[in-house]
Amino acid sequence: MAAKSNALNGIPRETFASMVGERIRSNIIDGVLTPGSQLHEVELAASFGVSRGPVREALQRLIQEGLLRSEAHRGVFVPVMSDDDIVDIYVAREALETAAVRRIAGTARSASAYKSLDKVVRGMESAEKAGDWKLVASRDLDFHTALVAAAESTRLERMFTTVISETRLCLRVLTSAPDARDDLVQEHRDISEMIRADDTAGAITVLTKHFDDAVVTLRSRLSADSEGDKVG
Amino acid sequence: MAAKSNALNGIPRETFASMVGERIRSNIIDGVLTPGSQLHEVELAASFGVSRGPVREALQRLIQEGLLRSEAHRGVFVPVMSDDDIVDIYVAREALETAAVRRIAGTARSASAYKSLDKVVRGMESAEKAGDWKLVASRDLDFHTALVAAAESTRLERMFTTVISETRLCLRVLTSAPDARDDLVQEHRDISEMIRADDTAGAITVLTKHFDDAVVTLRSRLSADSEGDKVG
DNA sequence: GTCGGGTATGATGTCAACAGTTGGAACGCC
DNA sequence: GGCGTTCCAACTGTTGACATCATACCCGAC
Repeated sequence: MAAKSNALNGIPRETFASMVGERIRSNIIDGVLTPGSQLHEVELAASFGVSRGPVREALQRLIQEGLLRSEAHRGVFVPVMSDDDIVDIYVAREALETAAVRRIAGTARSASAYKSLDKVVRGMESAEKAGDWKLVASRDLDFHTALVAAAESTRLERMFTTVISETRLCLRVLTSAPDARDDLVQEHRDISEMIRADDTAGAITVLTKHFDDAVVTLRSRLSADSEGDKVG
Repeated sequence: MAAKSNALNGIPRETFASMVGERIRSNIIDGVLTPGSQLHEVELAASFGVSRGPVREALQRLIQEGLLRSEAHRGVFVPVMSDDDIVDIYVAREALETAAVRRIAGTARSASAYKSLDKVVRGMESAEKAGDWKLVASRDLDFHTALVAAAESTRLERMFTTVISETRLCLRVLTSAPDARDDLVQEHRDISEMIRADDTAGAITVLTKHFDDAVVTLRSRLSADSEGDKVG
């Protein structure tokens, strides 16, 4: 059939469901869909120019990823992250990432791991110099993604994909103010170098501290945010 | 209302999709669906007496859990676990469970954790005395499930649910021979007691060793199995 | 006898319509 | 005027049919 110009176009080399899912995920992470808001299947289907089938499938996937919450016969909603959720997300990340470090350091993987991590850290450093805090935050997540990827564990990576999405969801609620923590980039550099030196314990220590700081920052920011303005 | 005796019955308090999913999951774990076999949507739909929609949704969920593998326009299959998969599953479990221990030991959670763990261990011990190795294996998984549950982390638990299912899938391929490792129950007892004593490091050490042993056992069994008889 | 193309088949991917349930609003009763 | 009931509207859950794609088989040419 003739492809519509703007929306999901033409030949489904990738399936409609996956396209829609990716699109919705972006909308959630980018904050187009605010926490607490409901997603209507028919509405989404219409806006994407597809049927409810693929939309439903996409929603199902995102629900299982934790990016959406479903109430039976009610609808699906963008979850509102509580303080407990934030802590929990970072508990999960700590579990996954420290495991990744243990699997990398002292093995044949450490060399290539350092290579990819170093690249990301350099990106962070240049972004920091440019004062582009949004890019720094983005590279931050890239770093941790690269870290887990370097562990070369299918399941570690699969699990991490979901929690990093949730992390993005957390970060999105924050106003894009300049990051309070000026040692953030340095910490990533440290972790990277410790992995190069096969200093497993050191890397894990820094990583753990890194997460603890992040939780503290996030929580204070969140509470300040919820006092300042109310939900739309 | 009157419930139909055997099949998916009556009022959809739970949705058809979730029922079908649970049923299929059981069939996979219990070995009714052998690794490598294909699942046909229409076939399943007919056997459950529902349409393809719910079946599709259920399959989608199980695919994302890693209990099924999907090939585009080909079909969905029960995955055959390779050696690498087994190692990977235990890497993931180690990540999750050591994190759980870290979160339990030395906190207010340790008391109630010990309580539930002790109960499971007692069950293991009595099963061992009775020589019921199948029950021992089942209690084994219960122990680790209880361990993660005691950590009271939604995400840790969510991730663990999928990986423990995969573990069951691994164990299912093994013939139900008596377990070679006679110190298995004792190890669980040790872990339980160490958590009671808030000995985090000790518990993690034993846990890690426990996993390493399991991998070795599984791998040797698997290779012996694949040499012995071929796939049905 | 072997290789290549074309077709047939059976699967998934997608669609539009139907049924059941939930939440709320209007209405009537106490 | 407050409260319970009933009706309505909108949404999800489900269905059966249609479109598309990949594989496998068959037939003809070399």
